[in-house]
Amino acid sequence: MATIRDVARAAGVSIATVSRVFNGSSRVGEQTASRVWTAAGDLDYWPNSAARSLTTQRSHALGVLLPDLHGEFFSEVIRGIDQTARREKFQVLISSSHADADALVAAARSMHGRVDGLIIMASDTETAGAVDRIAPMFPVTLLNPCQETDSCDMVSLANFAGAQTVVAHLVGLGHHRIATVAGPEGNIDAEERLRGYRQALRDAGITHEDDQEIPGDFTERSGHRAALQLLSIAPRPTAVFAANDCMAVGLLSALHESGIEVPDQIAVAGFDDIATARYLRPPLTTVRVDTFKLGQRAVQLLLDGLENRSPTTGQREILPATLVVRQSCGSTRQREQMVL
Amino acid sequence: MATIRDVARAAGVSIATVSRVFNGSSRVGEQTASRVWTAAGDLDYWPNSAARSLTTQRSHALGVLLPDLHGEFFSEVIRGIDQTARREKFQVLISSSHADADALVAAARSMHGRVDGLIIMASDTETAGAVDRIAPMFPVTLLNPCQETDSCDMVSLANFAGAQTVVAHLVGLGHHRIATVAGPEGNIDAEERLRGYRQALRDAGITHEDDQEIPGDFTERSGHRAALQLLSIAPRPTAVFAANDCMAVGLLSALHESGIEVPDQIAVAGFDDIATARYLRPPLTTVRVDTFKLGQRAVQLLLDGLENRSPTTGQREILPATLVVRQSCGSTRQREQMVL
DNA sequence: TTGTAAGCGTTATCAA
DNA sequence: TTGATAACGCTTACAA
Repeated sequence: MATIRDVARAAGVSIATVSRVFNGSSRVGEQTASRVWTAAGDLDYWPNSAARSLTTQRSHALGVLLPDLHGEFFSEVIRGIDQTARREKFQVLISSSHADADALVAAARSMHGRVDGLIIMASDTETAGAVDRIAPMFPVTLLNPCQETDSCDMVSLANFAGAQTVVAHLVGLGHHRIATVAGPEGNIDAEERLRGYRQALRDAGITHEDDQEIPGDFTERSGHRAALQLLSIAPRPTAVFAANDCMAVGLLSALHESGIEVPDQIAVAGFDDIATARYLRPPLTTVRVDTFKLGQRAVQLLLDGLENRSPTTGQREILPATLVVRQSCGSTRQREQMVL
Repeated sequence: MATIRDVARAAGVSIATVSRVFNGSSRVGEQTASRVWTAAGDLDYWPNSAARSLTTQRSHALGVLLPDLHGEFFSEVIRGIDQTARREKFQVLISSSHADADALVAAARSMHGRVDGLIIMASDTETAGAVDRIAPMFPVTLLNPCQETDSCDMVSLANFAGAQTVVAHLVGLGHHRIATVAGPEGNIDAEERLRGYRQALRDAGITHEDDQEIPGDFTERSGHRAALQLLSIAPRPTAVFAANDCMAVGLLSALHESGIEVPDQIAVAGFDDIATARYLRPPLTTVRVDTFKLGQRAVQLLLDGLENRSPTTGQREILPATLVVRQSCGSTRQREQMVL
């Protein structure tokens, strides 16, 4: 590809002038500029980003470190990040599946010179310490962080409050024996949702039983498997809160296979409000969180910091979770008529 | 952050030596190397990628241009790309939602100096020409291309064959009146699947009726809406092929709302085999395509080209589609007992 | 085995 | 309004 030197030669100007034209400097003659533009057009020239980054010490790119890319959740986060970044003329470098803290730090380090800042989602508590090693090297914004830090801004979802709300909703419908299918251990979202579940029970004066907390890993499959365990609890719970919608999908499927009617014999609630939630049978009562916005806010917070247009750093932002009532939990009347 | 010069000074060596150590050159003394490592460790040094790219003319990064990031399909493609790239020590720069061909070319251009090659998915026929303008500037691998080009390798899914297979399956079950819910116009996947549908009908000697091709846009919502139109066709189709699983989800939901039993009154088939497909009610007969592998092969093809380890260029690879029979299309017996 | 120095393609600081 | 020229941080001949 042509370099700035080729263009300068073709246009009969110095490389400084070409640079000025491409950076929209006003201090350049009109005809000179147009000569440069045509020369550049003819040669199909475009500035080399690496060279530009080197001199300006700015890359106009941001890195995204994620634990995983599986499923709708990450997909939406990335979409929010990409769209917001592109609006701000920033490019996006992604990297996922870091085995441990060291790998995470290595991934961050390898982006040195390529990105102006980092958005990190380190949900697993194991990788928690990594952030403290990364933050000194880059401006960082944390997504759904599992620990408080002053070294960077963070934005998260109201996992605790959302879970609390939906379980309170179940309580409100008259349920007392409420089970949950939990997410993977060590995952902060999962843990917060479990905490919210427990809190809601406590608030209702219900003692929480260990056997009512069924393990899961956020997959449909684990939700499906959880049904067996759920049905073996005696006395059988009248409601179950799945820590995410995917598991609720598996759960609904397995309950149907077992001939259990939802919500007539058991109420089911989820979390996330994925696109298919409203089309399930029955349509799923769940908690809506704006995952797209999570990515969007992360970018905005990071760029605010970069451009020094933010008032302070160490901000903590929590995006709201709202209860979406559909039919999978039934009504109070249904609860009363429930065949136990 | 510390530079190579700082490390050199701290270790009492020249910058060339530091560079050699970091690049694993064998021509460096053992104790010298360890002095460099400790100095680098103390200063928390890591090479600046921009500078490195500039001198080596290689970035060890690849760009990914996608039309969209919405949904499981893209999410899986990216996962395949990311995972394969990381194994090959390449970084991934993503960029999506390009309005038109010019925007696509601009996005590619803006990656100059940042990436060694590009993976492009330009499903919309409108952006087709863009690839010919990009290919001269970068090594390119095309995903699901809508046009043949010799200028780059391409890998795609067997959309046509897959659709043909699943519709033939419906024919085999005894269906004659088979409708389809199509994907968005201009989308190559959608068009290929529609073509496969038509071919299967033709192969079976069934004249295809225009009103049996219901428009959709790959969303659950459009599938839900399509049900209305489907049920208004007279005589009513006994089977329907949704061009993707998301639309099948909406379709199943709407049919249930209308009191239509699946597969007793109408058979439903989808395409993609998304994670929830097997947990739907009834479990969805669909076509499985390996979207993860699509991304994976794209990276491998691109890197093969870059490292000159590929035999030829202009390769055309098509990943197979396999029929996954579940319960949403019923059996021949069910077909025979169908209440029409 | 190690060091010196010339680039890589830009931007930015001077002068003119 | 323009043009030389020195960085930017690194790799890599070439010398020692």
